[in-house]
Amino acid sequence: MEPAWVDTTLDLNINPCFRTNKAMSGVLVEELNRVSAENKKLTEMLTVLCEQYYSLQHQFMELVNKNPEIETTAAATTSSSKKRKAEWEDYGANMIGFSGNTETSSSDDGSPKTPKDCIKPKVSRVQVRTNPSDNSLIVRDGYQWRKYGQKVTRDNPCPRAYFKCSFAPSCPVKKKVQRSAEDPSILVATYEGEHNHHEHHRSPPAEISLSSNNNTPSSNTGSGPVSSAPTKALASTVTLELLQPAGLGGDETERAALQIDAPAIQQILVHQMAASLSRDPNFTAALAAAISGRAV
DNA sequence: CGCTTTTGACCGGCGC
DNA sequence: GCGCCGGTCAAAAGCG
Repeated sequence: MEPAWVDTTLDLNINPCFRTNKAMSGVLVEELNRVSAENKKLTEMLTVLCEQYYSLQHQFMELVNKNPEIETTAAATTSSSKKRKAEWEDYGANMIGFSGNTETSSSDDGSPKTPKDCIKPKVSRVQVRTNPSDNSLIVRDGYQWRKYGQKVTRDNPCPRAYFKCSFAPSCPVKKKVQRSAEDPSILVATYEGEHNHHEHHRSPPAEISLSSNNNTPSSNTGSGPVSSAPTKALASTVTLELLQPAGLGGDETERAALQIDAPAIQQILVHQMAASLSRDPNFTAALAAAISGRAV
């Protein structure tokens, strides 16, 4: 196992500055405490912001559910129902965090569109940010997929790849992967159906860690279900940020940072990050010790 | 040799 | 009914 992706070291660039300056260590600790307090304050603000965002999203979704015509007007730019449905799904995919309705759940009694839609069990969407130089349409999610087709669709110059779950022949799950027309570095994977078998890591999934961006290390707690997001994380769009060294092939994902846009998870993320930095006395103590230790 | 990927052909749904 | 388009099939090629 490679622990390299959990890099908890902080490069504060302090070596040359404080090696011989003991007096500054006290000032630094003081400054550190001040920054910690500020960080805590910012964390609280962020938490409040997330809560407001979550509540706003709830209101929006309720509004959409109560007034189906809103959906119609939102997609009024398209003339045909077919296009409307497709583009509304895309709209939902682009509206990261507002993708709850992109699940074409058949149990939704709102407005059954077509018999086909009724048969469709579950649809979930995952957005994966990859290296722009990586041309592969591979989204590593822990399952084994067999590509059975590729098409260039009208609304997107990038080809769409079709995959079937190849672990179990009877597994009905299908996956479509296509680059976002707006941002080619984003792969949009659409999962249809549910796996009727357990996740089987014949080829391990990308190493996924929760983080707010690609440089912020964090604990790996709770990232387990992420790889099974297609079937478990309903009503949420997940954005994976796969950072692949340009020299590697699409299969060899070295490191992955995950951005989960579901507000609930986002809050957890915020709490985790904030807790690890601002509330953990060991962090400040260790940092202070490290500073003073280097300063001696 | 077996599995996977590629790719052109085919099919069905939908709009005009 | 025709044409367009998305989705699937299946033979051929590629690869380990």
